[in-house]
Amino acid sequence: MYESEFERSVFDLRREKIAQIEALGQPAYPNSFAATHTLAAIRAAYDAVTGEALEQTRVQVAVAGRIMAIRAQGKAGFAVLQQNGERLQIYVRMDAVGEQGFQLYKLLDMGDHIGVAGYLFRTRTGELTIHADSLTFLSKAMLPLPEKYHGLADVELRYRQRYVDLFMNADVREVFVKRAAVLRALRKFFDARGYLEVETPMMQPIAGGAMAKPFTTHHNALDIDLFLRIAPELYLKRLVVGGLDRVYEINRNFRNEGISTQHNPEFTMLEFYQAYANYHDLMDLTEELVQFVAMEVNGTTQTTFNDVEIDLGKWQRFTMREAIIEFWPEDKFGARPEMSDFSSLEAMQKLIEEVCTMSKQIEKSNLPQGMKPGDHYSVYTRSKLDRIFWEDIQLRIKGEQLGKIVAEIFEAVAEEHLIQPTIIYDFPLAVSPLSKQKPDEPDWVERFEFYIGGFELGNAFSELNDPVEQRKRFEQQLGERERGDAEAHAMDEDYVRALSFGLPPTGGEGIGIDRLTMVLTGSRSIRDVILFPLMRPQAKDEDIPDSPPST
RNA sequence: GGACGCGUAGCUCAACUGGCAGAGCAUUCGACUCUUAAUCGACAGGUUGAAGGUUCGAUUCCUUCCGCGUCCA
Repeated sequence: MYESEFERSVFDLRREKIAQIEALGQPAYPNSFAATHTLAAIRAAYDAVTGEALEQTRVQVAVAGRIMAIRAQGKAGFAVLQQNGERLQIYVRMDAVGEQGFQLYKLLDMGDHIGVAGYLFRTRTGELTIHADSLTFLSKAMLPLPEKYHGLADVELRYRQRYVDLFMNADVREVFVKRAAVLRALRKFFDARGYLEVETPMMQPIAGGAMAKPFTTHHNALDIDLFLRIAPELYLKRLVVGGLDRVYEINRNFRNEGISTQHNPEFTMLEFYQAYANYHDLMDLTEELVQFVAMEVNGTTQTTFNDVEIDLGKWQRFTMREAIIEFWPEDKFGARPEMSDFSSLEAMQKLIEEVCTMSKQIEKSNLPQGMKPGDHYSVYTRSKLDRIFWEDIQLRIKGEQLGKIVAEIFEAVAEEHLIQPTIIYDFPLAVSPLSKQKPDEPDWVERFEFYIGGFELGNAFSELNDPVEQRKRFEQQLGERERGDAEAHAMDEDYVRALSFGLPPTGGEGIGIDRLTMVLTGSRSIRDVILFPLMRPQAKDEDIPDSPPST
């Protein structure tokens, strides 16, 4: 448990202090404290009250809190209490709390919890303060707190010891208060529109509803392997078959993938389904939803992310093909593609060949004299990455479905530019095994994703409800799986059976709650909006032993 | 998984081009009855992430490993 000999010796010293506190007649770990006010209530009621007014009324209060600063001055002293993110100063004088009370004050450390009874006044500098009549010891901090001015800054320590991070850093606390507000706002939004909140299995015999690798676990009594869900989608649509026309679920998904600023292996997803709606209805609903949540949480649709001002009230929409054309960098890749280039493998191949030729040239011309090995942000490295991407595409295009290639090109060309709220719609059929085809373009489906801050926040589509077509799609996915795509969708016979009882035309959508919270709180990393992000366990070098019990 | 960067006292950070490992906060002791990053005085606190190598000498240079971060996959 201890990080060092130093910590162990502090711990031992504080045990001695506890013994001394008990000798003063105070229990070391009392069961409760009867406070009359929270610190927040005092601040709200008296922040605006003058010192003269306080002197006349002599408001008596009893509060509890953690000591975040303590300044002794001979036979008097101050301390700053913190409770639920609010702070209030106390003033302790020996002539007010008595000799025993002051003995206790001198045994207090930063981080200790105490109760204080006294009356409110203002100091010479005007700070609202409790003039203590009595102190009650509540609990001791046995380990030293981080540096009081800079707080806990080391990100690794902050994630590993979130309990310290939370009481040391007020803005961290604020993020998680807002996260709770996001969840509240979402429930308010859907409840008001007649959606039923449901919970579906997190442990599933078939991990479906998304293209991702699952975690595996085992149920002993049934002796079966189960998967932690990668999405609730197929269960929620079963519910719509069952007549729950509007459902939503907010819960954890698990994907066995790498970790990044935008990926945590477990993350919170909102999914909702609405009978008789299609993806156009959901586009409108999405814009409304994001604006509503922003107003509920921040009171404004403006937010700052990565130093960029984002207005969550202003949306743009492109089809995937339009977005590729719109964000195509002519200086790097040559002439923009045309709509017709996306409709045949031959046209696509020709386009890619041209880009390959051009990116090879650019890479050569950028090979600069000043290039250093560590300079991986250089123009050269950038163009090298482009070249590798396009050559890989060129190699694979013959054996690949055109739609998959288009989706990859979209991600490479457009995604990073989608900072302001943007809906990208009409996806290739090849990457959308659960979406309904566009009536006039059967290679494309009625699906959209929305992007804010340069990454994907949500994914929605008109749900495929034809069981025959769905079985065909699953079988195609099995083919992909056999060709080595571990993320291809699995066959789910029972889901096909459910569709066979009739799923009404339905629109469904999933929104990443962690990412939405990132945008609303300006957090650059998903780990900053998850209380306990997954960390590699630390290999413990030899433990520092406890001290032998004192006799 | 790859590239790059970081790792020094409990915390926040220094230490030139390889030359005696330091400061502030916290801790311990002492002074101080309106301080607020309180102040003043004294003490203590280190296997410089780990192991190996180069060198008269390594926090610094090299190799491997561990952890974290950023970007990429």
